[in-house]
Order: sequence, then C-alpha cells, then structure tokens
Amino acid sequence: MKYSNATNYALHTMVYLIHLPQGNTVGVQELAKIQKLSPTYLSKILTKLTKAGLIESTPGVKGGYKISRFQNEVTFYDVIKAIEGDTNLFDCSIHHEGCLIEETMRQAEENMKKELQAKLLIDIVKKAEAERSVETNQ
Amino acid sequence: MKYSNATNYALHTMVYLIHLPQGNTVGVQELAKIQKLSPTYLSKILTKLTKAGLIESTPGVKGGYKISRFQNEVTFYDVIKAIEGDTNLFDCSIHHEGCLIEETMRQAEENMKKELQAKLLIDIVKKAEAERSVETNQ
DNA sequence: GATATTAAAGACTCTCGTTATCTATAATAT
DNA sequence: ATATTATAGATAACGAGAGTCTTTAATATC
Ligand code: SF4
Ligand code: SF4
Repeated sequence: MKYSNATNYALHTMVYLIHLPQGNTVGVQELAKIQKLSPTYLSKILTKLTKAGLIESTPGVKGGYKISRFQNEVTFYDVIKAIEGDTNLFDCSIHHEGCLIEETMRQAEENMKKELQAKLLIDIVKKAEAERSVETNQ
Repeated sequence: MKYSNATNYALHTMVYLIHLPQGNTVGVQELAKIQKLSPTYLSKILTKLTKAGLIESTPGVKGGYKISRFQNEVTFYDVIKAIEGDTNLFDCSIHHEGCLIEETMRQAEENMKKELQAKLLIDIVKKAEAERSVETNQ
C-alpha cells in the first residue's frame, strides 16, 4: 500500500465530484485549475479512476467527469488502490519460509489497510457538511 | 513511517546480533557478507542504529558491533525510526484547518505504527527458536 | 457530414531519494 | 608503532514519481 501525491490529488478530486449536483459533469481543465495542476497530468490520474469504475467520463462537447453510481460505497482504500495498484509497503522478494519479519510487517500494514477499507469518502463529506451547518447556526 | 530496503537490512542485522552469545562482537565485514551487501553501505545503516542506542560499536582490533543492553525492549518501530526517522506516509504540506482527509490517513497510519510499537524483536526470535525445537523433537 | 470540444494514450524530460562505492579519518587492542 | 575496525564525507548510479507535449479517439452541435 504505497501512497504518493497522485493519490492525494485523486482523493481531492473524488471529494469534489461527490459535491457536484447529480448529473453534472466537470472537465479536467476546471479540476486542474482548482488543484493548481497541469491538465494533462491530472488527466492521467482521472483515467485511472475511470478504469477502476469510481468515476465516469464522456468525451466530446458537454463531456467531462462525474462520480459513478456507487459513490456511497467508495472507500479511501478504493481510491488508493485505483492509483497505486495493490502493492505492499514491505516488499522482500526472497520470501524465506515462515519468515516472521515479513509476517509482522504485513500484519501491521494490514491494520492500516483495514482502517482505510472501512472509511467511506461520503462519510467525511457528510461530516464536513454537518460541521459547516453548525457554524452557520451560531 | 516510510520503509525502505535499508530498514530491512537493519532488521536482519538486529535479529542476527540478538542471536550472538552475550558479550561477543561481530564486524561489519562479516555482517555484510551474510547479507551480501557492501561493507561501507551496511556501515552507514549500522551507524544509525548505534546513534539510536540500539546497538553498541567499538572501533579497533577486536572491535565490532553488539546488541545494546536493552535488547528485551526493542520494538520493530524502534528500528524503523532509527533508519527512516519519524516521518509520515501521508504528507500534505498545506494543512487546511480541520482537514478530514489528513485526519483519516493519519489515523490509519497510526494503527500500523501502534502494531509495530507493540512487537518486540525478541518475540520473533523466541518464536522462531520454539518452532525449531519442535521440529527437532519430531 | 464538418467542426469544436473533450478524454485517452504514448513518448519523453526532470527531479529527487535510495542505493552504493571510494577515500580519508578517528579510535582502540596488541 | 602497527594493524584493525568504525565513522564521515563526497560523489556516482539508478529508479520511481512528477510533470509536459503531442497525437489520437470519441461525442455533441450545427
Ligand atoms: S528473512 Fe524474511 S525478510 Fe529477510 S530475506 Fe528472508 S524472507 Fe525476506
Ligand atoms: S484538504 Fe487536507 S489533504 Fe487536501 S490540501 Fe487541504 S490539508 Fe491537504
């Protein structure tokens, strides 16, 4: 479970797309401007999200990106996996039989993974909205 | 909590040093040969372990490295920290107030860290010895 | 069907951290 | 004094990540 900047951009974009009114699409030009990235670079990241089925893309006039139908089930880990692939932080290529170092490291990494598989993107979006509404009522 | 090959070499060395008879020392030449590394490269790793107080070094004839007095308390995380420093996998430099992405990622990483702070090196050494003795008795 | 718009794909460069080597210096036992 | 061993610094080789440019494919609108 590596973790690079690209994943962070992906998370930001996902959160942004979840906020979009149902059915609306937004192009890579605008998304790139928001995050101050070059459109072509962000485009590669978005393509990975598309291939993973997390977002949908339509080329052409009035095209762009929108969140896929399954937005309520998307976890943090889904996004990370879409960008980084299914890798391990600990990567010993030798694999001695019954190696306890490897077992320990994998176990620890698994704990992190479990946590990220349990966290839905929609949860933090709702939580942020709730906090904003409290502020407004004060 | 980064994790590079150097940390893996450090873990191997620590385990090896724990196995040494009390009071014995071993030089970097031999340690490097075992792991098939260049001595100078491994030397830098060992120096970090020394500065972290996990092992002790004595230069000169009959010198070398040995495990420090506190071997029974050394955790996996201690070794990782000695080599990689105290870093975070998730490293957004912006830190927007109350950012839930950052909070979620940090929380997950913390889970991994906790696990590695709970695992003692001595535990896997003993476990490996126990398994070997079972095999021998069969 | 022609045109404008937008995503996808490929080749390529730049940068940076890790890995690794070489050399010189400091410390210690004999 | 001498041999041995760790430490430190400079620096080169390498690969992964970050980022750009250009070309191609798909789609709506007219
Ligand atoms: S002991 Fe474990 S971590 Fe070390 S080389 Fe063997 S498999 Fe890899
Ligand atoms: S929203 Fe969170 S992760 Fe994104 S830039 Fe701000 S602080 Fe960083």
